[in-house]
Order: sequence, then C-alpha cells, then structure tokens
Amino acid sequence: MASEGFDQRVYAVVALIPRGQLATYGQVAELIGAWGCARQVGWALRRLPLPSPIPWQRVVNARGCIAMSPGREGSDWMQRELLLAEGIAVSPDGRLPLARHRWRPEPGVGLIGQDRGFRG
DNA sequence: TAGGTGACGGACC
DNA sequence: CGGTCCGCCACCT
Repeated sequence: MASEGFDQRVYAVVALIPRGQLATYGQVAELIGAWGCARQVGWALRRLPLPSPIPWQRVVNARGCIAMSPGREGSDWMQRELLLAEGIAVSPDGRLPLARHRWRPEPGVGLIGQDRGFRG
C-alpha cells in the first residue's frame, strides 16, 4: 500500500509537535510535502492504533476545534482529555484556543518527505 | 465500476 | 459569529 509511507511521514512530523502545542491537518500535510491532502492526514491518524506514543491529539482542524464524530468511537473525547491534561482549555463542544497554542516548526522540518511521489 | 462518505480547508453569505 | 457550498482525495460499499 502506497499510503504506508505517507502514514509514516505523518507520524514523523506529528511526533515533533511539542507538548502543549497544536498543529492543523493541513499544516502537517504541507510539512510532508502533500499540500492539499489534509484529509489524508486525518485518515493516517485514524489508522493509528491507540494508545500510541505519537502525540496525535495535538493535531486539530483549521477551525480550531476537535472533530467530534461518532465514527471516532470515543477517540474525540479521549483527545479532549489529553489536551486538557496538557493545559489546553478545550470547551465541551471541542473548541480550543488554536492561535495561542500554534506550533511553529523550525525551518527544515518540511524536508522530511519533500519527494512525495504520492497524492493520486 | 460508480457513487457516497469523511479526524479537511477555504470561500461565501 | 454561524451555516452552506464546493474542491479535494482515499476508503468503503
């Protein structure tokens, strides 16, 4: 499966997000050289077996809220708990102060997978 | 094979 | 603010 390499690059970038900081799906996609593939990042995180050492909870959508969905079978609420534990104020409906906790990756992080012969 | 779906994003109203 | 629409692309009937 071609997406396995994609997944690994997603995980590699997500692993770099410092505790207490947040990144968006689109941001992660861009960092691995897959601009516009935010949804794919979502799928990659969905494939992540939980619990996981990867700080997947630090990735949220650009609207600044946790994607609350029945399909996640509770991982959305788990995400909320994990973020609260990191000191991020998540409201009951999943909204959070994204701007205040935005992760600013150092230049060079995006070099991880700039090749990407991916994307369909 | 075709069509519906979604852990997205941005434009628009 | 919120709600809708559309483009996007892998997944699953």
